[in-house]
Amino acid sequence: MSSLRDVAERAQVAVSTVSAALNGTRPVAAATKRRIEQVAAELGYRPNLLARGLQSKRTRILALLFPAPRSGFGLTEMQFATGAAEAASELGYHLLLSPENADPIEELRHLTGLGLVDGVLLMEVGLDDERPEFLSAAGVPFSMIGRTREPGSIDYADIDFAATAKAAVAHVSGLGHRKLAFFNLSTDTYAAQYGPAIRAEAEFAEAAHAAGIGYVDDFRPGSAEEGRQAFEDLVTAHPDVTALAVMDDHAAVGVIAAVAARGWRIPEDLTLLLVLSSARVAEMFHPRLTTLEPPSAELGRLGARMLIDRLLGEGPPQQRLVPCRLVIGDSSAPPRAEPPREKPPHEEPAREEPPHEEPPHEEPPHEEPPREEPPLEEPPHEKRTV
Amino acid sequence: MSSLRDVAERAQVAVSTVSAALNGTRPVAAATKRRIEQVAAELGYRPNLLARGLQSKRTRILALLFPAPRSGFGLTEMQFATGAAEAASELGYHLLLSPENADPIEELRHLTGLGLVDGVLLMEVGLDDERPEFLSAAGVPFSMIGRTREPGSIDYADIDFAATAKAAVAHVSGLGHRKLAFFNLSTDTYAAQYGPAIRAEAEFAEAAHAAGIGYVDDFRPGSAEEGRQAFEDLVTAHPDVTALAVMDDHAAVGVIAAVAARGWRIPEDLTLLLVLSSARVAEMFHPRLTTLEPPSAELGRLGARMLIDRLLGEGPPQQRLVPCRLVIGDSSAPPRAEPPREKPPHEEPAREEPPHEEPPHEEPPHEEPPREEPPLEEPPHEKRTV
DNA sequence: TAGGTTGTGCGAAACGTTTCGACAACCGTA
DNA sequence: TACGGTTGTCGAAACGTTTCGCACAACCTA
Repeated sequence: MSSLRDVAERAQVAVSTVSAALNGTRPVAAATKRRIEQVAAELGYRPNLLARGLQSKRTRILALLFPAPRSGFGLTEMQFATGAAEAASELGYHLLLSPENADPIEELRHLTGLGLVDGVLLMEVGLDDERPEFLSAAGVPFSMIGRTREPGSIDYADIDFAATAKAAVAHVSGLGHRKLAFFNLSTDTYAAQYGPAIRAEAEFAEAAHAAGIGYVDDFRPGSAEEGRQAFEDLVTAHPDVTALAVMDDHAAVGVIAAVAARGWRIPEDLTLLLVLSSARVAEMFHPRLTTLEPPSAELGRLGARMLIDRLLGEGPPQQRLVPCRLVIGDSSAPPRAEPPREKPPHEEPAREEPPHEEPPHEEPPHEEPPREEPPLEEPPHEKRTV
Repeated sequence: MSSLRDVAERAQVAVSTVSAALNGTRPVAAATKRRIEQVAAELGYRPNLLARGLQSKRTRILALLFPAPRSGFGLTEMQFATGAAEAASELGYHLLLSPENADPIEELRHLTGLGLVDGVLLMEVGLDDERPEFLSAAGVPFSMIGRTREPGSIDYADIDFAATAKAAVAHVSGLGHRKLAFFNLSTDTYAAQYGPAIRAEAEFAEAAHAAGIGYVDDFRPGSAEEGRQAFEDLVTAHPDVTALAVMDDHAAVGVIAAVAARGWRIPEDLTLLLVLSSARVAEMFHPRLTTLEPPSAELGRLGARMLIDRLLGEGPPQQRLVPCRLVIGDSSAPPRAEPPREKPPHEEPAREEPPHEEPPHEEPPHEEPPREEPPLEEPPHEKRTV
């Protein structure tokens, strides 16, 4: 690889002049500058990032700390990384994917001690996360995807749970539903003070209250079986619920099975919303579920961007909230006029082979792309027009 | 941050001695060494990677080139990144996530010119990919996840399509099926010479032939609608097919809908296999599909590991093939004794609202974890025991 | 006792940048 | 003519490592 010196020799100038010419650090005579650029191009000169970083103390490398994939780790979480990498790349930065081991703080201490990264991007931030505090104390610039309970003046990008809940409630109440239930993420996740679990639950309650419709929560199924059970419990305790928002993919599978087991149909007997899951996943369901898709890549982009802003100069903290996108599928419909007849409860249908004669379970896949609603402050009470 | 010089001063030795003591580069008296280590620990000394890299020409940073998410970009592809990052981390390396823009070669030229990375990890390698050639010519160490048509002596880790196909065929023929159909990835993907699309199709044909069972392919549905159509075409042309392997998630959605539309059931009337999709996705289906899950994280790990091996020293090229893992779901069963009665074809059921009375579509979610089959050279003809 | 062999440590150079003070040449002005 | 100011360029130092030749002592061998 050719170096600054090579260029300097060939262009008959000093090394420092080449540096100045190429970086625009200080004025260089137009003719000289042109000559230098010419030679640099000929030689295919590329500045060595290590040497530059060693001298300037700035590497233009960001680290994204990503946790060891927990159970619910899906496409959505991974998209933080791709979004952040893209934004960084566009701004001339690089993104280091840094797996977090058992001791995040030690990991951080190590990573930042290397002098390799200019700043750190945190994801999957818990409400009481200790990493922000450490980084602040260590004087390492950072930003967060998600946020702690009291983010203070730290830069972050997070989901706008209030707007998301409002949009969801507006959607179902616009269809005519009068009572909504909410299935949160698993009990464990909730207990771990995972931000989205806590905030979504609070905001759905608030939004439902504000809209004046009935609301039930306190369900946290983390698996298909728990989802099925939760739905049974729900119907028993609140037979008047006609719309349900579910956070966990697998719980949704259980809900759908339980709905079918009662002889109910989606969306005729139940409007089902998948919250915080990617539309890609929602399309796997039959019928295709209405989704509140998290703006994962966008959050990644924002996180990277605000970190770079911070690196470049001072300024007020940037704190951005982005609502989920409402993607209307085939699981949304007005409620039935009369409450669905409940079939005589059969105890545990799990093991009995169902009768084989089954009428066509029609509804072939759709050809038109799903309608997408842009995030709105005041989402209209839309009707399905498809 | 404290530097080598700080340690040297405090320990009353020369800088070069500290370096030698800490790196073990050359012998240092035991007492001196202990003293130096002591001081280094006290000061919390961390070697500066930039300075080290500048001098030694080795940064211990790997770049993973990941393409702009194409349509079928899912969890599976993302796991290459997490696997690679983990393996790198364990071996003291770092992984740079490098998004590929429109011109991969230019991107590579830029990236490697920076002197920032020791080697490059390629993913989503096409059969006629031009990147390996460029990297070879440029003298940049690299390895591949996936492989070109003629990988020569390049390190790679890829799916063992032969073993995977064999396992799939053994599974269905072990259940008693006599004719298998194969739905590939979309026509576009196939036309783009995407390795998995080409290789899987070839190997399924080979495996079916070797096992002496009937086989049909030449279907490449890339969406739910295309999946539905492909299934209709299949049944029309080959009514004796009782088992179907599908590569594309969305196509599988269409197939399932089409099966239901005919009044057939899975697995009683059709055994359905999802190939190269994650078990996480397969669980979203109802019934839960039998899956051949690609060893994505493992491939990422291997790719990183062999690249690091290459960096460390010469040696024969490492070329590893890892079969998919057979995860048996609820979509596998022996074929019916008599071929399923075909219902009178109704033209386009898409728009007609199906009759509302529907018997329970039972089969609640399962509590026991799915059985997993380790990759086998000679998979036994297993029966479902669940 | 001289000469070689270890064992141990030192100092300087080098990696490729950026930064900064010095300086030569030239301008206009007093 | 002399002088302060401007413009363009240079050389050297610095960033924190690694590497390498060399010095010096202590020890062994002939």
